[in-house]
Amino acid sequence: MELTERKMKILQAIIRNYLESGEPVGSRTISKFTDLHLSSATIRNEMSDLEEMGLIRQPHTSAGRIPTDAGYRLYVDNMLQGGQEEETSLKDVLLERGDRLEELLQQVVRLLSTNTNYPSMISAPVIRQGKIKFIQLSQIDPTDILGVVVIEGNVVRSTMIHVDEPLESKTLLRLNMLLNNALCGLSTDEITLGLVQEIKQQAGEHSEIAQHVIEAAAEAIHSDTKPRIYTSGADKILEYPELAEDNAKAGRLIGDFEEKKNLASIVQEALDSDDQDGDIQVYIGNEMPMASMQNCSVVTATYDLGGGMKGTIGVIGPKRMDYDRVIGVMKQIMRQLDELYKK
Amino acid sequence: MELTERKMKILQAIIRNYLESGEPVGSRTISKFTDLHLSSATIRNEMSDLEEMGLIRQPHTSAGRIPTDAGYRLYVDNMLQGGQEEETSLKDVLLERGDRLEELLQQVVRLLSTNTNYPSMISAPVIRQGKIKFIQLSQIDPTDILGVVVIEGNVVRSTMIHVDEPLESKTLLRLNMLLNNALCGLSTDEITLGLVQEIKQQAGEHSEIAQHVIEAAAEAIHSDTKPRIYTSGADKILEYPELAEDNAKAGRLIGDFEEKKNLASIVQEALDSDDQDGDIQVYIGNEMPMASMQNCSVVTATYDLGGGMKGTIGVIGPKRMDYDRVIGVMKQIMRQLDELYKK
DNA sequence: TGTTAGCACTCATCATCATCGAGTGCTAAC
DNA sequence: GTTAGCACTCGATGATGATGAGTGCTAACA
Repeated sequence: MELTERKMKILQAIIRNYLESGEPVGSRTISKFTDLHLSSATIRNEMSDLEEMGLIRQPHTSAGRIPTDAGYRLYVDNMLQGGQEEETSLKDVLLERGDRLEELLQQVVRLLSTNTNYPSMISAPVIRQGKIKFIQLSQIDPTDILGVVVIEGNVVRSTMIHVDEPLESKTLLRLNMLLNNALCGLSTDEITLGLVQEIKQQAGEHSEIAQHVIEAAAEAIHSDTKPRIYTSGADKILEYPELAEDNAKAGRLIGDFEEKKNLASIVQEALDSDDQDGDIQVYIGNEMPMASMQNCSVVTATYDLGGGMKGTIGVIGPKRMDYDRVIGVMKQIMRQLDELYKK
Repeated sequence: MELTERKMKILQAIIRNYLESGEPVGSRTISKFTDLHLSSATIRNEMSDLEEMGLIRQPHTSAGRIPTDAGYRLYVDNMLQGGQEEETSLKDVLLERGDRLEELLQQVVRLLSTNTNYPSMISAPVIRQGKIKFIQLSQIDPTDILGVVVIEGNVVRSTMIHVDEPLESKTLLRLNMLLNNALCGLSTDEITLGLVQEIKQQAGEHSEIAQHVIEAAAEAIHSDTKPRIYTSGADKILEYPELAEDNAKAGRLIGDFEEKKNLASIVQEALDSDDQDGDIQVYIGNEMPMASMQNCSVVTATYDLGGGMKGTIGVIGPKRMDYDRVIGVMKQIMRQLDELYKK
C-alpha cells in the first residue's frame, strides 16, 4: 500500500495530537482539527489503512489510535520541522560558573533538563588516545611521596605513595628521570607487562614506587576512557504517566539514572554512530537495547570541544516526547557550548 | 496521666506491629500477640489513654491505631534494643575497590542502601582546618605550567596555568621557593589580601602565575569545606507507599537526592549535634526542617577517619522505618570503616 | 477497682451492576 | 471517492450493598 500525501498528513495529525494529550486520538478529532476537511468516516478508512501499514495501532477495540514505534520513526525522520531554537539562558548560567569543568557540566545538564522538562544527562569529554606527557615524584613528608601524572589534554592524576623511610633527593631525581624516559609518549595499551618488569628492575629497591606510579598513570588514562556522566531531572520521570505507571519500572529507571548505569552505553552508542558533529540522534523504544528504557525515547547529540575532546548530551523521555522542542533546545545548547569553547 | 509499664508494652507492641505491616493495628491483634494476656477490651481502654497522651492516633474512626511522631520518638529513645549488628560484606566490597576515595565512598553508600533497603547518603570527609603543605610548579609544555598544591590530609589539587612563553627553569625554581616559603603552613583564612599582594610583588613579572596558584590553593581548601555527597538507592523511595503516594512529593525527594540539595544540611546538622563519635542520631518527621522530608525519618552517624577527617553517613526512609535494623547496619559499617582506616 | 463479654455503630474496602460515551467497522446512498 | 447512519464494543464512571475490622460504651464479674 502506498503512503499518500493525505495519509502522511493524517498520521502527522495523529502523532501531534497524541504527543500533546497522551490519549488515543479518534477519527472525529482529526476531522475537526486538520485543514483536510474530511469527514470522520473518511478518516476512519485512512486510519484503517495506516494501521494495516503498522504505523498506528489501537490499544483496544473501540479506542482511538496511537502511533507505533515505526510511526514515531517516520515522524521523526520526515515530518519534524527541525525545531525552532529555544532561547536558553546558558550565558546567564555561565556567568556565575565556577571555573571547574565539573560544575560547568552540572549546570549545562541542569539547564537541559529544566528547558526540556525531561531527565537529561551529559558525559564529560573523553580524550581518545591519552598519551602520557609528564610524570613527577615529590617528597611531601618523610614517609609520603606524591606522584603526579599528566596525560594529553592536560588531564592530571595524582597518587600518594607511602614509604617506610625518606628517599634521598638524588634517588628521587633518578626515579623521576627513569619514569619519564620510559613512559612519556606512551598510551595505556603500549604499557606492556614486559615494560613494567623492565622499569621495576631498573628502579631496583624502589620498584614498588615505580609500580604505584605506573598504576596511577594507567588509571589516569583509563578512567577517562570510561567517561564521567552527570545527570539532572531524574524526578521528572514521575511526571510522565507512561514511565511512572509501573512503580518497578520507574524505580529501575531512576536507579539507572542515579548510578549512571546504562547511561554509559548510550554515550558510547552516540559517539560511535555519530557520523557528523552536531548531528542529533533519536532512538525510539527498543532501538535502545537497555531493558529499563524499553518504552522510552532517547535523544542524543555529540559535542566537540576541539582537540578530540568529545562528549555526549542526552535527553530521555517517554516515546510521546516533544521531539521538536527537545531538538531545538539541544541545538541551542550545542551552539552555545561551541561558542563558549572557542575562547 | 502516667505511662505505666503496661502502657509502654502496649505502645511498643503497636509500633513493632505497625513497622512491619504498615497497617493501623487494632486492639485484637495486640491482645493476641503479646504475652500480656489481656482481652481486646482492656487493650482498647489502654489505647484510648495512649491516644489521649498523644502517642498514637487513629487515621479515621473505626480504624486501628498508628504511632504519632511523639510515639516514634519515645520508641526510638527508650525501647530500641540497639540493633543486633548485621553481617555486612564490606570486606568483600573493599577487596575489589579501586584505590580512590571516591569509589570507596560510592561503594560504602551502595552497601548501606542495599543492606537497609532505604535511600542512603554519605559525605566525603571534611578537613577541618586544611593547611597548605606543599606547592609545586612544573613546566609541562612550552606554554603550560602545572601547579600542584597539597594540603593537610594529603588532599591534592592541581591547576593548569597558560603562559605566553616558556619560563626558564631558574625562574620556575625561584617561584617555587617563593610560594612554598610564603604559603606553607597557612590555612585559607590566613591568606589575606595583603599577603597576596606581597607575593605578587615579589613574583614580579610572573605575578599572574602566583595569583593562579594561590587561587587553586584557596579553592583546594575551600572545596573540601563544602563536602561532596554520594547517594545510592533513590529508587527505593518508590518502594514505600507513604513516600510515593503523592507523585509530587516523591519527585521532590528524588530531586533533592539527585541534586544533593538539602542533604548538605543534614550532614551539617549531624556533624554539629554529634557529641560523641559513633553516636547515632535519629530525626523523626519535622524534626528535620526540610520540606521534602516532612514525613520521613533520617538516621545519621558520624565517622572519623582520624586527623580530624569527619564525615556523615545517613539513611532516609519513611517514619515507619526498621530502626533496629538500620542502626545495626550502620554500627557495623562504622566499625568496618574504622578498622579499615586504622591501616 | 480492674477486667471482660457483649453489642451497637462507624467506615474503608471490595465486588457487582448499570450507565455513558467515545470510538469503531460496515453498509448504503450520494 | 466521500459521507451519513447505525449497530456494536469496551473502558470509564458512579451508585449500591455486603463485608469485616475496629471502636466506644455499658453492664456484669472477680
